[in-house]
Amino acid sequence: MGSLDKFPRPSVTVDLVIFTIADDALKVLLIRRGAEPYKDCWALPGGFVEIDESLEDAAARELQEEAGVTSVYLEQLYTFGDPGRDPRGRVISVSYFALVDADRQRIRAATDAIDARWFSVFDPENSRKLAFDHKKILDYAVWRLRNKIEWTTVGYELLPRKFTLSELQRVYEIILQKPVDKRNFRKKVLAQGKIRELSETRKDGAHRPARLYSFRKK
Amino acid sequence: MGSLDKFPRPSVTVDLVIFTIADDALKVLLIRRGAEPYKDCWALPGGFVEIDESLEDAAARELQEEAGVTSVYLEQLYTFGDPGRDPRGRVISVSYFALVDADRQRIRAATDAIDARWFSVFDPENSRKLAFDHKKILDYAVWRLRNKIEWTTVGYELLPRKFTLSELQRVYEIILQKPVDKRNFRKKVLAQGKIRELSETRKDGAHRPARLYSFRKK
DNA sequence: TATGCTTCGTGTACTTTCTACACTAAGCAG
DNA sequence: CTGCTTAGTGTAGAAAGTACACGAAGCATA
Repeated sequence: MGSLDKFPRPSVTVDLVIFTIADDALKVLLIRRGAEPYKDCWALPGGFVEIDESLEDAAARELQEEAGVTSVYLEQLYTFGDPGRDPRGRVISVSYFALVDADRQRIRAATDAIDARWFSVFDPENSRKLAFDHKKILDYAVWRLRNKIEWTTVGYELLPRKFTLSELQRVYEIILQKPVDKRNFRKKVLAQGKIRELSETRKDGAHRPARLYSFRKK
Repeated sequence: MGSLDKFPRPSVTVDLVIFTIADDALKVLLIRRGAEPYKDCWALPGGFVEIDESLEDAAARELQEEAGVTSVYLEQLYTFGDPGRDPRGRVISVSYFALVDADRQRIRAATDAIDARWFSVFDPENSRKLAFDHKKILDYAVWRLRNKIEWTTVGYELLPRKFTLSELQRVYEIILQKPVDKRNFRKKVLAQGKIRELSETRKDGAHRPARLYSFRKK
């Protein structure tokens, strides 16, 4: 491998912005750092890329280890590599964002003794400083998510397999932080042809039952 | 820096997809590799990230070294890091794409004894195999460029400071590989308000002179 | 100086998409 | 049976996008 040895190598990590919807809000999973630097600060989950695993595999592995979820929507975001972003040395971070649906959002219990919590993204209370440049990464991820749901159908990834149109609309309103017109919304998503009407309805105990839909895969 | 040492580190490179318009075609700059692996194959210009320079700086430096241009449009594309993409070992590549305008597209002469050439992107003749996974990177860059010019104004980055609307239209046609309606195109770009009509015209020697425009910075 | 050639530059009618907006239907509780 | 709450539906106007043809300007040359 001769020629590669001429260059000092940076460390490479993956960092994950894991979103979910809960309590009528967009949430991101953060873990509290147990060691320096930024000890006791909240940070995005992440870790070093193993020498023989792909970046995507590393991201999926961290997702499993830190959030206890598997096979969810996962997409590479951006690579942050300014010297000085980590006081320990040169660390380049390949960031990913993941969407976890309401069904699986149980955080892996604190078996790893990691202190993990979902934080509301838009709660000004939570614009506390994150470790490293993670605030920048999070902001970028939110920007990307907002764009994405306007042009694609990733919104469904945040809902259980069966959902009502009102629930889907609420997801859009939460992410975009603005009200959405009910009739136009339904017209638009149905026209996309990506969701299938089911014969079941959801009776949430009160009022008129809502028809259930499911995402039409592929 | 203790804790970083526990993990073997990959090498990190930046690879550049440098586009320009020349000879009525979209071109990409490739360099012929002088060493193994892929000796004598054509490859995207790129190189290792120095331990104390940012990724963007590394990309700008390579752009200067290999294409001899500076201060052009430069944007991070995607990070490719599959194990095995480089036979020498684990190499993670952060790819960038750059747009070089017609004014500056002189390739730095072969002072570095590098053999560099512009290749037509859509010429099937040139779908020869590139080194490493560079074909994949190039394809992704083309896809991104096509999306980008439809929603933004980066098209101007490929033209000299003063240009005619016909020239701009031709850039779009070349990139999208389809004809564009003249009147609708003019309506659209003028409505964007990003270009300013100049008082000069271009007399290319024959026929009716065309009005010149320039890009309205910021 | 008239004719032909080539590129420049412009407007309108039609279609599609987006936006705003209000009432009836279904089920439950009392 | 009445009242409350959420589900579900259509239409008219505005805006954006698409298709399409001809006169104007300059040059060449007969």
